[in-house]
Amino acid sequence: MPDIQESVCAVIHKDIVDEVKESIPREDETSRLASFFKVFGDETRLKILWAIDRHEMCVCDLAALLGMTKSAVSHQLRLLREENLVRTRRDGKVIFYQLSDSHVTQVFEKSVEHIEEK
Amino acid sequence: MPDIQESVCAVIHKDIVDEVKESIPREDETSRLASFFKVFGDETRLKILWAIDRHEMCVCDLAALLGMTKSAVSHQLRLLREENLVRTRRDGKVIFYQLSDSHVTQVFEKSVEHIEEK
DNA sequence: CTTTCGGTTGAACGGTTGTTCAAATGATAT
DNA sequence: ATATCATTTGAACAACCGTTCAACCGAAAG
Repeated sequence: MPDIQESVCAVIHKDIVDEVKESIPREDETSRLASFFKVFGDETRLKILWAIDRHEMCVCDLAALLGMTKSAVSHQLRLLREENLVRTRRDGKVIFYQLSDSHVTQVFEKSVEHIEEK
Repeated sequence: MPDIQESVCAVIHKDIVDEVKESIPREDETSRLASFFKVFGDETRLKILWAIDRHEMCVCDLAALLGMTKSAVSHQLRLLREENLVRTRRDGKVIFYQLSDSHVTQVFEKSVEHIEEK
């Protein structure tokens, strides 16, 4: 008989699965949460967030700080904007970026704690 | 004259760049932080973490819960293991997965706060 | 109005990532 | 010892991601 690998597999502990299924968040909530974290999962964006947490900065200065092109920085800033993590302020020709709220810093702190602990 | 786009661009506010450059974390720290967040930036892994936060679970049950193959789940669990987010316990033939510490939950909470606030 | 220039955008490219499929482990139960 | 079966693994493939390049946009300065 051929060894058929079932695609969804047999449940071993039905009681546990049922119990957990009750409390799992709705699809759109896990989806939004995943997009939120996805933004942090890149070194460039992490550095940008860290930098503008210290001081509001423009694209040119961020590019100089990180040793990247303005274009690359701008592409990343767009993602941060879409995720509502940053807000902007114009002064003459220059646009300054800053964090939109303090949750970002708090999420950072908890994560650093976890990593330090190892 | 041809319009040459310089690759690193002119600094506009040298004082700010220098100040921020002082406090930016070391390369390896941002790197570890990014890998940590990268793990959360996927809906499947997020659901797995959420599930085993409620109750320790085996691969088969997780696969059934999420409607995925055991293989797919196992691949993701490997990433969670590498990031020290989960630990295992064997009972007979079955291996139960559970969260390795409570920081994970705390990071979740802060993020949900940010998202709810919108 | 025209020029300047910081910032944005879109296409294109390598590289990475998540899932599937098939095969292999390896601890347990017989 | 052998068979069973939960779990792991590796290769392959499509989808996605980050950077570069070139062109464009638009507010402000002249």
